[in-house]
Amino acid sequence: MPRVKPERKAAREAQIIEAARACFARNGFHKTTLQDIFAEAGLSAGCVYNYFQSKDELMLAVADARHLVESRMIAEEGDVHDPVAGLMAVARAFAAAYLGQFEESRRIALETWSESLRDLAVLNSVRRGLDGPRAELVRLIEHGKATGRFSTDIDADMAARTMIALLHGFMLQKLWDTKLSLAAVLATFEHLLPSLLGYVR
Amino acid sequence: MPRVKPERKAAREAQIIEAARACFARNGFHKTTLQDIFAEAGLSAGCVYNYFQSKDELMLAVADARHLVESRMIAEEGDVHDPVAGLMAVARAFAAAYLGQFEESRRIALETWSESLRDLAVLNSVRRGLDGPRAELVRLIEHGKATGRFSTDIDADMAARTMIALLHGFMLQKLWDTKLSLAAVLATFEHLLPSLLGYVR
Amino acid sequence: MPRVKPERKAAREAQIIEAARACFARNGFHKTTLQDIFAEAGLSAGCVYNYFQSKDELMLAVADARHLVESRMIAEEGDVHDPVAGLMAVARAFAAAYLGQFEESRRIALETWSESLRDLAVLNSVRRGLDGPRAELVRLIEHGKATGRFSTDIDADMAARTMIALLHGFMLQKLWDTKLSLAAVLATFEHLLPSLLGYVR
Amino acid sequence: MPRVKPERKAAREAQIIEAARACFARNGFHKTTLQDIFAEAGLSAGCVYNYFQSKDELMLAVADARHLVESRMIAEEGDVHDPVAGLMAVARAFAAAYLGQFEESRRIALETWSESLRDLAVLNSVRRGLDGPRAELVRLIEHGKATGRFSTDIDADMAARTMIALLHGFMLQKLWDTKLSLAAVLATFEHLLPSLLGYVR
DNA sequence: GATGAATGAGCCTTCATTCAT
DNA sequence: TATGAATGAAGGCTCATTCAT
Repeated sequence: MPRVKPERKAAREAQIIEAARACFARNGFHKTTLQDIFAEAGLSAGCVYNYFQSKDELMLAVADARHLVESRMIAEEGDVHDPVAGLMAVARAFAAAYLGQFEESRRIALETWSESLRDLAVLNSVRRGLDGPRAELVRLIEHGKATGRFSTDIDADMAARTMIALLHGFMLQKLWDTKLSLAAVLATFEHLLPSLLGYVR
Repeated sequence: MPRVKPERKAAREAQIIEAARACFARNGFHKTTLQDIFAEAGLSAGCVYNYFQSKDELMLAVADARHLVESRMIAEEGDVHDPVAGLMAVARAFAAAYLGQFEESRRIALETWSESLRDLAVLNSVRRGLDGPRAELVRLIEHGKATGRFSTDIDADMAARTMIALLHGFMLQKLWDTKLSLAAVLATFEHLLPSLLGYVR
Repeated sequence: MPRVKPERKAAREAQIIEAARACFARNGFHKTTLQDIFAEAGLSAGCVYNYFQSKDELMLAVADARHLVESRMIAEEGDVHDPVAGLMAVARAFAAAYLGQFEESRRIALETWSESLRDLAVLNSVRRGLDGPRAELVRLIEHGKATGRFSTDIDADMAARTMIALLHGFMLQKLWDTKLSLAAVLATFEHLLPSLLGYVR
Repeated sequence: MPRVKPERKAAREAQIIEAARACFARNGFHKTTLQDIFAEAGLSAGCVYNYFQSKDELMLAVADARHLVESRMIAEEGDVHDPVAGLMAVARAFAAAYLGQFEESRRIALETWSESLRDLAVLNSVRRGLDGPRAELVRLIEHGKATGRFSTDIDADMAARTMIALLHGFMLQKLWDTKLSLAAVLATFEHLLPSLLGYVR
């Protein structure tokens, strides 16, 4: 079977994933037909099938792409000396990505979560996509504890989980109610941080 | 089409909704076939169609049923003099319902949320299902503010939204990681409450 | 099985046939559901099934009823001494019944014809419904020939068939084009009659 | 959806229409299942659906194809200097097509007429299919009137309608009674023509 | 590498018919 | 006699996937 030059391959894959992403965001995974994706990508069925072997694989690729972007965001933003500043930088980056004006990223996230209930590969992708950022948050928090910035009573893992829960919960609310203010969410987050991590503002 | 006597009607509807709920929780809305539901309910296709006119209508009925149960939970638990005690009672009830051992309720919730992106009727159901509880939380918080229990600086609506976001966020995490401890979540919630509402423990 | 008192039976049957007629005229035989007919008749499924054993039998009953009415029309109108007057009287009666303002009779006729292609019982009904009137027309024409009113060169059967063909053909045209004038059709018929029967006006 | 190259498209469409025609003639529109048509055409469901998007559309295509053939017949036969000869040529062509040995064309015509009562697209097809030939007949008759061949008292439109009514009426009779002779019908037609158009043989 | 016509299993839904009351 | 809830076979249609070119 025709295999492709690596450079072209990556570009084509990105093109297809982007098309799939747009379609899944628009109509959801199950109501998107592969024909929709072919049309969106401007490619033929056979061509797409040279890169992805099934619809499920496309969903997985979209999920993986999402998690890759998140990892990069964490790596870029979390690299700060002050843990509070680092956590707030990460929070701002995620909030900007997921609570902003354009719904696509939120919808894709929810689609991914929903599919993870049925598709083991997607479930693993979601788990990895969560474990990475959570570990990074834990690392930041432990750093704060070690440097006396945060209380040592704090359970770093639960604190990290709580931050993630807040993000996810507000993503959902923003989906039902577009007017939910990004600024208000960030303010709430900042307000809760001292209590969450055991430090005094 | 045969219309049904009210008494029988309610019972049959409940029977069918319960079957649909079980199937949707097991395989998701889209991977559930109506045949699955007929079998689960022990009824024929035609019989089910006398009560619900489409698969979408079944999803909506499942969502509505869920929100009805939530409303009852709030009404039962939130009716307490002390606002903190009331909020914690509601939190415990929801946590017990959604963060407990059995996944069904969580999976149905996620399924509902996902469908709300495509199905306007489900979206409205979700919105109503959210607005009711949120209003009740706001009422409790405002009561606390009025009685000097909570700081008047607090934005009651955002505080209520934050509690809901925490619940939803942890529901998701419990779906990816069954080991997440209900007790830990409740402890975190209780720990954050003073900061969230502006009171001293 | 419950059989009914003859008097009631006939009334119920007429009620049901009338309902079926209305539904078939409105939506056609195949797009009419028995539930439609139950509703139109204001009767339950079980009740209707006490009088007619199947949907096909209802179609047949409607067809038979139509042909019975036609027979009566012929018997009433054709009983005239002068053959030309008799034929014109029959023509006027049929034209009034089938080319008038209300479509129902035309639609039922076409429905009947269409079903006769598939349903042997309906085919026989149509044939009987045609043979009776045709024989009556032939009788009138032969009477005219015998009394020297019409040319003896005339083929009475073909002449009768031609009259029927004209009626049926114009019924169809009236179905596609409601504006077709009954008067114009009758005038045409009257204009053709001398040539058709071989007499001088 | 895969769109098809024009050359292949026309061939496939013709193949499918022919299969649908055969099935509709055999069992009628409503008793024909799409599976019947797929089998008759030797094609799969999906393939047929690439060319026609619903069963209704197939009926319409069959009707349109019928009317196209009629138009061609008129164009070929009606192009004669002598109006009487032209009208008789058209009559012979139609009689051969619709009153001949093989029932298919008659049955399809009746099926088309019947469906026109419910399906607006088919109704319009029937109307167009009628208006074209009628206009052509009118043109021939007017030509006869203008050249002094026919009486100027004649209503060309009603005369054309009458010819069409005769054809349709005899088509129906041929369906109930296969023995009806094509020759007799043509003789009758020829016999009536002078009276219909106002000329002396 | 890419095309796109073709496949066919399977799903949602309808509706003629039955039968316990 | 009449009711009407229940049945379940069957039909129209979709769409993920394949493969000859």
